[in-house]
Amino acid sequence: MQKNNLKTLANKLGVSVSTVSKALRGSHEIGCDTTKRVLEMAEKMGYRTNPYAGHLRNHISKTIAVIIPEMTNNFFIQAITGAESIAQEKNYHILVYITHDDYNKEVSIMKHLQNGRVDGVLMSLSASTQNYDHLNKLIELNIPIVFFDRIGHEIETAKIITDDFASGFNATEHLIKNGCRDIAYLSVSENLSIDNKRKQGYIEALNKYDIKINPARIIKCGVDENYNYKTIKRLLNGKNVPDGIFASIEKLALTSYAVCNGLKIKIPDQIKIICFSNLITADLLNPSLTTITQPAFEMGKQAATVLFKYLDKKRTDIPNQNIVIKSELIKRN
Amino acid sequence: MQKNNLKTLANKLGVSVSTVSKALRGSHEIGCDTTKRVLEMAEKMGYRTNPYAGHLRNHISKTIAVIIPEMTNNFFIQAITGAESIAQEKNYHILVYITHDDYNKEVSIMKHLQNGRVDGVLMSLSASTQNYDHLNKLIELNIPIVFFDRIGHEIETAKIITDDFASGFNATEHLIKNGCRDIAYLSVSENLSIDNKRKQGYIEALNKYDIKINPARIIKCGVDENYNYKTIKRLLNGKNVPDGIFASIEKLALTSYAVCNGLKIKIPDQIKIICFSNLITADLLNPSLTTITQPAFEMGKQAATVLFKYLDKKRTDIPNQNIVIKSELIKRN
DNA sequence: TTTATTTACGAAAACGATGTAGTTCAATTT
DNA sequence: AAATTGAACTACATCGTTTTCGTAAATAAA
Repeated sequence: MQKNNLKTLANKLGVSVSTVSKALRGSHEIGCDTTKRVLEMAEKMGYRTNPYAGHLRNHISKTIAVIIPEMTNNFFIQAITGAESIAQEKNYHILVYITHDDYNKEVSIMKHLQNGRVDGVLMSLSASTQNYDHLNKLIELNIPIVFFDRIGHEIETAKIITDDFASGFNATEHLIKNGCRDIAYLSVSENLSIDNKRKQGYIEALNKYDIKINPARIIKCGVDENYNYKTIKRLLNGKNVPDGIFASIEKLALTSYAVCNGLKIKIPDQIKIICFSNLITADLLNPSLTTITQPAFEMGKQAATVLFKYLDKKRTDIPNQNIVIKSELIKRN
Repeated sequence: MQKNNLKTLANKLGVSVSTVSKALRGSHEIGCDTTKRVLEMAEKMGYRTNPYAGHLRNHISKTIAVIIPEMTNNFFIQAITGAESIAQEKNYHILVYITHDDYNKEVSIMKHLQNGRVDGVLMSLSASTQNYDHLNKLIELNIPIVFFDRIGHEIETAKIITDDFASGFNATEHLIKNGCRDIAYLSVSENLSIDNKRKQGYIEALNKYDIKINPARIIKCGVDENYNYKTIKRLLNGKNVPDGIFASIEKLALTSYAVCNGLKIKIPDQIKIICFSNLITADLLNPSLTTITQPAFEMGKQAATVLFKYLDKKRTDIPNQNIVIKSELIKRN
C-alpha cells in the first residue's frame, strides 16, 4: 500500500520533501500557489503528519501526563476534566496514569516518563509516597511537574491547592456550632500535606472553642476499604461514641455512612458528619451530606494553565509557588 | 549537557551503538560480559530508551486511546479503570479523550489519531454521532477500534455490551411488580443503540403485562442538563403524573431525584425510580436507588483484553463479534 | 550593464533506536 | 595447511519530519 507521508506527497506534486513540509506549516519561504497545491493534495490524500517523527526531531511531544492516585474519587475526575478542557484547547494530548496510592507504582510510572514521552506532568501524590527522589529526578531531566491537591512541599515547582487549613477549621467549627463536642477526625495518610493541614484546622477549631483534643479521636484510616470499614465500625460501636465526624476525604465519609446504616445510627441526630468531597449526589444522600467542596475542575484547569504557560515559554524550571483556590462549605443536613 | 542516549552509552563503553542496543534487549548476539557491562552502565546513567525513536522505526506506539463521551458518569470511569488495569499489565500507555457527546469533537479526535499515534482505540460513541465515516476511516488505516457500551452496530469489529434489552425488560417488570402502571421512560438519545434496546425492553415488559404503551411517556432528554431538568419537571408537575420512572442513564435518574426533591414528591411513595447506573452512593441516596448496575469495570477490562489480543497477534482486522456481559438488578428502595 | 538583494525552492543532515548485512578473529573441521 | 564455521561485534540504512544551508533565478539598486 502507498504510504501516506511527505515523500509520497512530494512525488505526486513534483516538488521536494522540504517544500511540502514547509508549505504545510505555512512557511513564507514557499510561494502562494505552491502552498495551495500542497494543501489541496494533502487534504485529498488525507495526509496526517506522523507525530513521532516530529517529536524525535524537536523533542516536543505535545503530550502531558496526568497522574492521580485513584479514579473512584470525584475530585480527581473533575480535576482531570478541568485539565482536559485546557489541553484540548492547546491541542495537547493527555496520558492518564493511576498510582492506586502505591508508591512503587508511582516510581515505576515516573521511570516510564524519564525519556521525553511527555512534555510535562500534572500530578497528585500517592498516599504512600514519602520519598521524592523519583519526582526530583524528572524535574532534573527538564520535565516539569505541577502538583494539584496532594502536593510535595519539598519539591520546588508550582502547586495548586485549596485552603485546607481554613476549610478544616471551618468544617470543624460548623460541627461545633451545631452542637458537637466530641468530634472524630478521620485521617487518610500522614504523608499527605492536605491531611495534615486539615487536621491542623480541626485542632485549631477545637482549641478556639476550648474543647480538649483527644488523640484517640484522630483515627488513622488508609487505602484499604475493608480496614477503614472495620476501624470506623470500632469507633462507632462502643459506648463512648463521638457526636461528630470530620472525614478528610470523601471515601471515608461514605464508609461512615455505610457503617451508620449498618449500626442503625441516625444521622444527623446521633452523629453529624462533614467531609471534603465533590460528590454530585451529596445533596441526595440520606440525609444530605454537608461538604467542603473543593474547586476540583478549577484546580485541574489552573494546574494545566500554569504548566502550559511554562511549556509555551519553553521554560521547564517552574519557580516555587502556591496557588490557592478556596473551597466552599456547602451546608446540608 | 551530556545526552543520555545509546550513542553516549556506546562511547563510554567503547563499543558500537548497535552493540548497546542489542545488549539492552538481551540479544544472544552479544557476549555475556559485554551485556553485563552495558546493563550496568545503562543503570548507572539512568538510561531510558526514547519511545519516539522506536515508534518511528517500528510503527508501534505501545499506546492506546480511550475515547468516552463524558467523565461525570461512573460507568465510564469504572470502564477506564478496567481498561487501565489491563494496559498497565501489558505496559501500554493510555491516552484519554473526551467527546463531551459532541459529534464534531469526536471527528476531530479521530483525525488526530489517523497517524499512528496509537495502536488501537477503545471507545464509547458520542450521543450525537449518526455518521460512522470517521470511525471506518480509522479501521481502514489499520487502527482497530473496540467498542464498549455505546457501540456502532454498523461497524465491523468487536463490541462489548451488556444485556440492555433484557435489563430494560427486568427493570420495567420490577417497577410493574411493585405496583407501577404508568411508567415513563427517560431516553437520552435515539442515536444510541443502548438507549433503543433499553426502550425495547421497556416496551416489551409493558406488553407482557398488557399495559398500553403511551408514546407521551417516552421522554426525549438529551445532553443539556438544564433542558433535562425542565423536561422532567414538566413531566412531574402536571396533574397527570406517572407513578414510575425508568431512566436510561444515571444522570437522568439524579435529575429526577432533584426534581422530586424540588416538587416535594415522595420517592418511592408517590413515584418509583429505577435506572442504569454505577453510582457507588446509590445505596446511600434518599431513598436508596434501585439500579441496573452494569459490569463497567469488567466491560472495560474485556474491551482492552480483546484489543490487546489482536494487537499482540499484529492483526488489526478484528472480526465482528458481540461480547455480552450481564448487568445486575440491585433492588433497593 | 554590473552588482546586490530577494524569492522560492532543494539537498542533506539531524533526531535516536533498530535490524540487516557485513567483518574480524578464533576455533574447528577437512 | 586450507577451508569452514561460528561467536561477537560494527557499519549503515532506515523510519518521517524538520531545519539549516545553499543556490538558481528573478528583481532591484548602483
